[in-house]
Amino acid sequence: MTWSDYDSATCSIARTAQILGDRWTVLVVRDLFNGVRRFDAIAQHLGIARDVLTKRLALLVDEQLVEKRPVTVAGERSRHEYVLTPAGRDLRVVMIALMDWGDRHRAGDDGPPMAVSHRECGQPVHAHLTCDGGHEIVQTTRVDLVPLAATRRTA
Amino acid sequence: MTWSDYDSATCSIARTAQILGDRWTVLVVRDLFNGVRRFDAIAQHLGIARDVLTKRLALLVDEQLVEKRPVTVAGERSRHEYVLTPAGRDLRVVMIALMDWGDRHRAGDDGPPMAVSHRECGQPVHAHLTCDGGHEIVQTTRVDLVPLAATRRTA
DNA sequence: GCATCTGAGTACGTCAACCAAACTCAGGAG
DNA sequence: CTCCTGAGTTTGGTTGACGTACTCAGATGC
Repeated sequence: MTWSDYDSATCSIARTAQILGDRWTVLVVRDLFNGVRRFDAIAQHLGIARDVLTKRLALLVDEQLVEKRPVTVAGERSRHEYVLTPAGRDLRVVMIALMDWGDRHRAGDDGPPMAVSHRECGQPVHAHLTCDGGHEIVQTTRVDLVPLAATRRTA
Repeated sequence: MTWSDYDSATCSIARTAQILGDRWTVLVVRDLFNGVRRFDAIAQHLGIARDVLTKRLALLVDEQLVEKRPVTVAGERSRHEYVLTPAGRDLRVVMIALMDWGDRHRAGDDGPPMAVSHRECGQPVHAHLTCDGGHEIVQTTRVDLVPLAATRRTA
């Protein structure tokens, strides 16, 4: 029984990609992480078409990565803002892994444009792999794929 | 100077999303990680339209994440296979971060469908964040965004 | 009271991307 | 000499993205 015998969709990578697998969605989530909360602010910053942003935000709300909540500032009319839910914030590892890869392989001559730093100690933050045995998993470390649930392909 | 003053595209997340920000591309890379190397095998496993797969593979080769190499097995006619380059293999952290998120938030009643385990000790492998000061960055840990290069938005 | 402004979308026409299925082409096999 | 298979390419229809214009509701100004 090889990997090919498994249904491609029955895979957590596929399920996550189903949601994030779109250039705009990733960027919307990134901006939400960075505190951009209002529709127009996101639209302007990303340069995304407004109807597409509407759809992407609706999808993220639907998938419970984002919460749309009304905001009423005194003296201003009520609006709403978009905030990451805990599940959305849990994508931080993914975001930083994407950023690390871009830093390593797509940084221009200027080097990485930004860094993320731990507020307490100021040191840069990176994503990496370890196993539960406490070993660091580097590029050359071999890993295996282990089937867990009944994920046989039905076809 | 806030995050919004930075050009959205001048960001390693945006640059990486430019390549991976597509449902199929992520799945193609996943299958390549899992040893599926031939065009038809990928096409069948993913259920992707063949012309789309052609384009995706061309893009990955173009971006130097994948190498297309001819293979000649004795007694068989020559074909080619697609293999990840070092840059492509460096996406392992991203893939496992995606998988971890799916496991935590999109696993069905059966639980996670698969696990990745360290070959040497058999323990499961996960992606996580640490800072260079050696601190573990968990969900509640606060981090800051630090601009590095000259990334002012020109507009 | 009426016109204006702004934030947050919706509507619309065009143009590219996706999809499935059919077609091509080359090298072995029978 | 024909069939089969791997690896695409072509084709035609449908969906989605893009940009622009329009809408609507509530505060603001006169």
